Amino acid sequence: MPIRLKDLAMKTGYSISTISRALLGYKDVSSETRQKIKEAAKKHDYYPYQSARQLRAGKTYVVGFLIPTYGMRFSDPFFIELLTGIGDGAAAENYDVLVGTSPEGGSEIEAYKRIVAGGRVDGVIITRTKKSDKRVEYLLKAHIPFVLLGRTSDKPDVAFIDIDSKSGIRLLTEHLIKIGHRKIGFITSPDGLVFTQYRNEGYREALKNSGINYNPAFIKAGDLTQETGKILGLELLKQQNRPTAIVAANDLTALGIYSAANQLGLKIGSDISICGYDGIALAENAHPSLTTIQVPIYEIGRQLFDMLYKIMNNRPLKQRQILLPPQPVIRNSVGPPQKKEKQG
Amino acid sequence: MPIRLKDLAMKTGYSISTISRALLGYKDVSSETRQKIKEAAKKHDYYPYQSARQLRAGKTYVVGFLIPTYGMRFSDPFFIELLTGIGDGAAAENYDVLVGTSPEGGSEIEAYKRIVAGGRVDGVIITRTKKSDKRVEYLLKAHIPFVLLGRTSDKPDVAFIDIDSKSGIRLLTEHLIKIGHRKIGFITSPDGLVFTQYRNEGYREALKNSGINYNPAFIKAGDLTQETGKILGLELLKQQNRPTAIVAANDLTALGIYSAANQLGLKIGSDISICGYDGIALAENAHPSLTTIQVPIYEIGRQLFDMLYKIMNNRPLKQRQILLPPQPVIRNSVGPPQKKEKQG
DNA sequence: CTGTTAGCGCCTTCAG
DNA sequence: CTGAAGGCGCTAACAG
Repeated sequence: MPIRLKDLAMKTGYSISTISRALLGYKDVSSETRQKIKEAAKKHDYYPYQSARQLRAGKTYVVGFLIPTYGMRFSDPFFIELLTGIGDGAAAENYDVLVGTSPEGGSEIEAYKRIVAGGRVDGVIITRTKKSDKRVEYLLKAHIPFVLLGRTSDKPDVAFIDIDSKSGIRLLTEHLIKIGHRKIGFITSPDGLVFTQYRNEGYREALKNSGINYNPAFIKAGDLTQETGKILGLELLKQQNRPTAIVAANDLTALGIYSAANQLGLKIGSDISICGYDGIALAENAHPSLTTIQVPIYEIGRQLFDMLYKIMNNRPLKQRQILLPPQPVIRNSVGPPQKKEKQG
Repeated sequence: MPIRLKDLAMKTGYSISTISRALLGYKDVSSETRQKIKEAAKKHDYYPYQSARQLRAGKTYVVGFLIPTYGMRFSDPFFIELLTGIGDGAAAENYDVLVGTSPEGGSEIEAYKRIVAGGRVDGVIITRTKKSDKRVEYLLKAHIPFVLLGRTSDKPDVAFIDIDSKSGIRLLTEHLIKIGHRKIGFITSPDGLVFTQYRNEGYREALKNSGINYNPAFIKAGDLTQETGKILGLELLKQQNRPTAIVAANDLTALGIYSAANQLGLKIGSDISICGYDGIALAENAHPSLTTIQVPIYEIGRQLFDMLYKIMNNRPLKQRQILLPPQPVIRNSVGPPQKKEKQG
């Protein structure tokens, strides 16, 4: 049985409220008693009972984070890194993180309602924003603080952090063009996601700026998983007139393309160039190491919590909307196209 | 502002307690009123306020799960899959999952105390058990329900699920021996972890049964990360008399060895055979696909929650200790040793 | 400087 | 069948 204020009162002889104030560091309790009380608390491993504190304060000191799972075998390491950042940020302020798994689609909002209307959290962190995001609408209506990883189109004022992924994909694509590629494939992300639009634009812009025609046969829409990256990579690379380079919407997809290329006996970095996006640890350690946009995932996690913390506690926020510049990391997965390939 | 019982009372004209009982399905309220009340509740999106419910019930309906992070760039997809399983299991019973990030070592117990003694959770799920696990000791002392993923040596009665990884590693090693390997390296996991001991034993047993000498130069202790797998893989493979096969303590390490092998120009599956352990999605999609022990991670997550749920609610538990048989999956990352290699 | 008191929202006796 | 009342543990306003 954990110790409660009542128990400390018994043991020290002080009243419950004196104990409470002493532990909270109020100045209207003599330093001597405070000392004694704090010692007793430490000795008996006292930790305030959260449910009571929450009820009293009308706050939970918990933030919610729903993992956007696609089916059971969801395993994008991106989210563990992000979660670690969020968790460490939260721990630093004595907050906890409530993690939910929300099946994409129908019951997703229901999961948010349960968490939010049930008063389980003081704020929410949302990822993989959609163009007009039902979750954002709901959270605005519920007047609960939230921050987004990624923008959302129709609500101009919401707090977010995002990477300028339009520029990111454009930079990668431009790099490929610069080193000689003309036939550049693109495996993009699901249609509803906001960043899909940006990444698509970045790709098209790079082509356009270089006067390369947009070839629909070189574009596939994936679901950000490695498995799909492999399947679509095979589709792209088995074409007669196949691309000499492929840009993927995330690293996991890119690693899927690795498998496809390997399976077809194409040497990555020379026969076929491949770029990803995210900069997960696997990207660096892949062979060859993956060219990608290095997203500081852990730091973004911390910063997301930090913004949310300030919003929840009405602290001033320097910037409500942060758009980070993309950081391309050129590694060995890209190289000039093979001479024997016909360009066009 | 979310709706509370008081609000429903105002709107329907019934008293708070009648509303409460109606929503909880008590039979001592007329079906007509119950109907009306339930409709009103649904219409206004009523969800009981957790803090109050928790305080009243002395329960939180929350389970805790601390991710064992090693430094910031922790990103083993194993844990996302596990977390998804736990989360889905919890959601099915209307429980939530509190995820903490615990820096391994000093403050780890402190993190548990905060969660447990602070009454933030009703139960805890522990992974990566250690030989004599301080966390287990604490949780036993605190009388809070918990389940382990992995065994622990000194407490015979605790509830756990584990894979028989001794047999698992033995089977993989035996397979390698069967197809002709004699020089088999092993990159194991950190010393303190319980499963390290089992996996080491499995490796040694396989060698011993085949009369192969244990060669310390073929053994390295890693930390289960890909990065270390690469580093240690290079160490193993750069030796004059290098192994023709390497068994890794987990898939991530094995993928690190992939990088090492690729870097050295060794063809995986012929020049060098590699085995992992866990069966993460990346293993299947790697190139070549990774031979491993397929651990049903998601299902184990669900089952862990299920066991914990039953313990927390004093339901009968069929089995308190579950030791699953290992399921080897032989894929293309292993093959017979090259003839030109000298065996010995 | 310290103790008494009230109340957060919910559930559950107990009265009626 | 329904309403009133108490109390979970904590904090903060108010007395003394």
